[in-house]
Amino acid sequence: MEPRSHPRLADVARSAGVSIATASRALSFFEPGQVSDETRERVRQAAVMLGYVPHGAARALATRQTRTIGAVFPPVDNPVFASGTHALAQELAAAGYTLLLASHDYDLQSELAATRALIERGADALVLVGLVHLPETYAALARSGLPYEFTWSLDASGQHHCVGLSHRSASIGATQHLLDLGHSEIAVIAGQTKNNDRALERLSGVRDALSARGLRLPAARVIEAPFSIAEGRRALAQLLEQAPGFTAVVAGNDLLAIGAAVECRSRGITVPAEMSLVGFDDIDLADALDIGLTTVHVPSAQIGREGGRRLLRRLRGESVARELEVEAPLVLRDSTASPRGR
Amino acid sequence: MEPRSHPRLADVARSAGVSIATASRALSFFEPGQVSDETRERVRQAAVMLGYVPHGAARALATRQTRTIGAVFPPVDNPVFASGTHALAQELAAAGYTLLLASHDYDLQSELAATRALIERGADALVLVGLVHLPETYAALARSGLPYEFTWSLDASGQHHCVGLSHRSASIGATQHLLDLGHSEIAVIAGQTKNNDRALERLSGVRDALSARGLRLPAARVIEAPFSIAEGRRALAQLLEQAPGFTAVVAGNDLLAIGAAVECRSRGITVPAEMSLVGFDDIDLADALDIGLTTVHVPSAQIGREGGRRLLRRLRGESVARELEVEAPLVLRDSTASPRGR
DNA sequence: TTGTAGGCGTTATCAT
DNA sequence: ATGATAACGCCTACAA
Repeated sequence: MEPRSHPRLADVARSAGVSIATASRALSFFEPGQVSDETRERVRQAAVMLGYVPHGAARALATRQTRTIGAVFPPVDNPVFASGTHALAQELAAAGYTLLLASHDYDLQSELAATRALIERGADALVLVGLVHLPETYAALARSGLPYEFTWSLDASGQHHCVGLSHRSASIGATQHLLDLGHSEIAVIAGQTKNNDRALERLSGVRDALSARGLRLPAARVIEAPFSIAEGRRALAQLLEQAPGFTAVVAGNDLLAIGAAVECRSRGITVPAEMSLVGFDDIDLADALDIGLTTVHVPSAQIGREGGRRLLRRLRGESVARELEVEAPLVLRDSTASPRGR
Repeated sequence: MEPRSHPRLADVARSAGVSIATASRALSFFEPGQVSDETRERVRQAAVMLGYVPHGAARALATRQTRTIGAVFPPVDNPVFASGTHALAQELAAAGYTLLLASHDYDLQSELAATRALIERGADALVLVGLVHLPETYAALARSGLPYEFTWSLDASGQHHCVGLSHRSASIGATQHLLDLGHSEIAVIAGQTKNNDRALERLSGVRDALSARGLRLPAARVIEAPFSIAEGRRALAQLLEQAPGFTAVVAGNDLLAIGAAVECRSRGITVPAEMSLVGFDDIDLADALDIGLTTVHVPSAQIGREGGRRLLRRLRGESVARELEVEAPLVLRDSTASPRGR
């Protein structure tokens, strides 16, 4: 007695006593699709009656679009990408699009595989993070002919659409803040710079700011660590051991900075009196702890939202500026102060 | 000179001098697909030569599967769901599947819409969180005929496939820990229980544990708040104002507990000497702060991973136990102790 | 306004 | 082992 399989458009059409074409037009969400109100109503009724669910693949094959947007992200359990993902998904949903998500662990090869997978899956457009990708990834993107958007970073070459910020400039600003406070002995807990332009720019920003004032950054004063609180603790401990004497730390992101803060506390080093700390990202946590973290505010939700919005516009054929630079101001809280004795 | 559009299988076949059928078999990833090694190689060469990319929609239409799995999640910027999402995506990618992700803000109506969208998009299976859903959502799931999995919670009715834990039992355990330490005046900062069985169970677990020892939980000692550190601070402040005298707090999750801890510190209330705190989830942060948070360890990555793995197995036709209960032990750290004067 | 019919790119069945 | 060819379910000129 049960229907052999799911009802299809032909069933709806038959049940409503119209042709398949008319049924299609009546159900088409967009387009008034010239159909008399009465017919449309009849078709709709038949559709719900039968529990009709359009077959996405068939539709995609015919229209050559899936109403799906692919995102290839670094670990989405990083708070920054988590909020970007959420914002992106929300933005897309509001426009009737769905997110095809692939996340990798900062591995360019997996990123390429994921990118290809999303293209094959028929994503109408793609979002990637940063500008460091394999040549094959760039090639795949180009061959696909799909609109794509790079996020978080800006494209110095001006060739690609992107929404993000200059991590270097922001980092310079943060470092200058420390210099202005009177610090000259500065250490860096950088994120891993391999395959990560954000981390790399942030690190070189510190160098630039220092050398602009005639200061150098000794190798022993720099440690690269995976982005996590635990690693931040470890890194600070190691810095203290291998190159003590610094009065301030610039961290590659807030997790690392918070880890450093925790380590300071456990060692009885008071922040900011004895140690100033600057983070990056401004995750919720930065403002939630008792000692507010001075950090560069990176509007990750906005980046996700705008990335989606820009892509959606381009899909509609509207023109969009190639680059959108978001504001990333330094937020002064309680973790920075002049070094002791000044 | 440029090819009119993307090369398709027919182009590859022609270029390799074989029929479309043979080309298809040669490129088929699975299945030895009886093709002579030599032919296969020739076809493959032609494919890369032309930059052939299979058309997912066409394939999906023919095979009736998209190799895509849909997930409808609460805010993925919640650390718990972020790590679940990441683990799920990784698990799927390893099997050649891709994640179709929709996230909502604890809104059942959006959840329904998202669920329908994913079904229409052709997801081969679905993952949802918890068991509180609209009847229409359950109906859509059933009609779709797709395998689906509920996560984080367990299904008391035993009707649905699920992987998760009993939040009630875990909460009872956490509360008993406080009672065993000698606390009798306990307050609760619950997550919002509306449309959230996890939050609700956690709250009622506290009640159950208390009443098992003949204690009651006054309404003034309970506050519901959105899951965030800031809200945790606020909630503790409010509890202190409206119903002081408690010596311990059970929080609906770690963010709320950490917020409470921060508020304590800023008020000079020492933890755990003057106030014991118990969280839920065991996010990274719980173990990273100087005062380690005693909390229920919820293995969110494992839940995501197993959810995916179970679905994948079912898609392969293997049989899978209807329910998988994951371990959620109480992790004792530094935020709980006997109340003063005991 | 409605119907007819061709096409979208693959896979799968059935011969050969 | 390889080749025709019929689905797969929907959209969309084009015709009526």
